[in-house]
Amino acid sequence: MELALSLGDTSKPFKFLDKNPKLSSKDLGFCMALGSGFPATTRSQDKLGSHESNYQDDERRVSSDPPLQLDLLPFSPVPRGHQAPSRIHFPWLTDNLVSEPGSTDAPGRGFDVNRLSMDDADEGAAISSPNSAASSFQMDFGIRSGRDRKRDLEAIDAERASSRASDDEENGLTRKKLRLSKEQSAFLEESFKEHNTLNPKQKLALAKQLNLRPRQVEVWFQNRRARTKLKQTEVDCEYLKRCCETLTEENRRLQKELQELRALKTSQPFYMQLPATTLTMCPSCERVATTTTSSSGTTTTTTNPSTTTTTSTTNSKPLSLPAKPRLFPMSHGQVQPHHAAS
DNA sequence: CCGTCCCCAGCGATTACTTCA
DNA sequence: GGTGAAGTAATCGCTGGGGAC
Repeated sequence: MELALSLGDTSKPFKFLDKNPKLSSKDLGFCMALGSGFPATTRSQDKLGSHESNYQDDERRVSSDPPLQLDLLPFSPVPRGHQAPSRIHFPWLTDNLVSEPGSTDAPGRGFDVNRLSMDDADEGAAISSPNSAASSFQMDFGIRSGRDRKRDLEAIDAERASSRASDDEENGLTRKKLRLSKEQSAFLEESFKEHNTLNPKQKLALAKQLNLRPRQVEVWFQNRRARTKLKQTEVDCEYLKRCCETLTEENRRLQKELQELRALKTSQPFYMQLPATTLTMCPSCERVATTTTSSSGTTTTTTNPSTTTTTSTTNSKPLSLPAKPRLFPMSHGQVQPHHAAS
């Protein structure tokens, strides 16, 4: 079994609800693929009347950085490049997963945890009896540990608590926080892999499917995005830490090399006649630039494996700051490469 | 065309509750 | 059984985009 979370590519159409999952329970799993960060804005979508453009918007949301993939748990191997993971088979769902709002037929209406009775009719969600769920809650996920069975029982308890909470809410009391069932979370997770944001139609469909209120689905996705972002931050942080260690090591090595060269220079005085040379690196293209300072001015030579260019200025300052490793695409306002015109 | 208002969705921070060691 | 940490559902307030006027 593999726990996975897919963030890298959100541009896929929302296929999840359109097909019937066909996997055995032992293939149940998730996959986590983290891009290196979301752009600052995720807006411009999901408004009523502009849903058709969502997928294009999703394209823009995807970072240009290669995704980092975290496989958290052992799993039956999924070939790279395949639509990984797995569609969870939910036995209580019919082939027609999506029923139009307002339809009297509500496929997959199998469980009802946290379902608040009639308070969301205005949101177009499916309505079912809060008490009808527990008996249909029997899932066959193959191997189930005692803890899993315990959780199922707890889910049923939660459902009952939900009914109570529902009553409480109707009575004007504060509603207790209720836990989503394992299956509901799995279904939402699978949806999240398809799209990490929902338009109202998708939200309603999911809510109907899971017998949740649309607000619950919405909140789940919000929290899920927040968790994802937090995880991404941790991954980025770890990456930067490794970069820092690498650079420190490199710096140490270069310092040592410099000392050796200086020692050589003192032992062989004719080197004194050569102009001073500074090695720098362009922050953008990572070319090495050799800056030679002499009485007549400065000559900068940049090299990479394929080309060598030479530019000359008069008495301009050589680039003296160490090149900062660029981990992410450079945004406006950041340091431009010295050869930007080329 | 521009400014203002309103609606709405998303986000960050936080709270409240549950689960687990 | 009590307790603290971790996880997570839910709430609140803010922000920015977009449409109407």
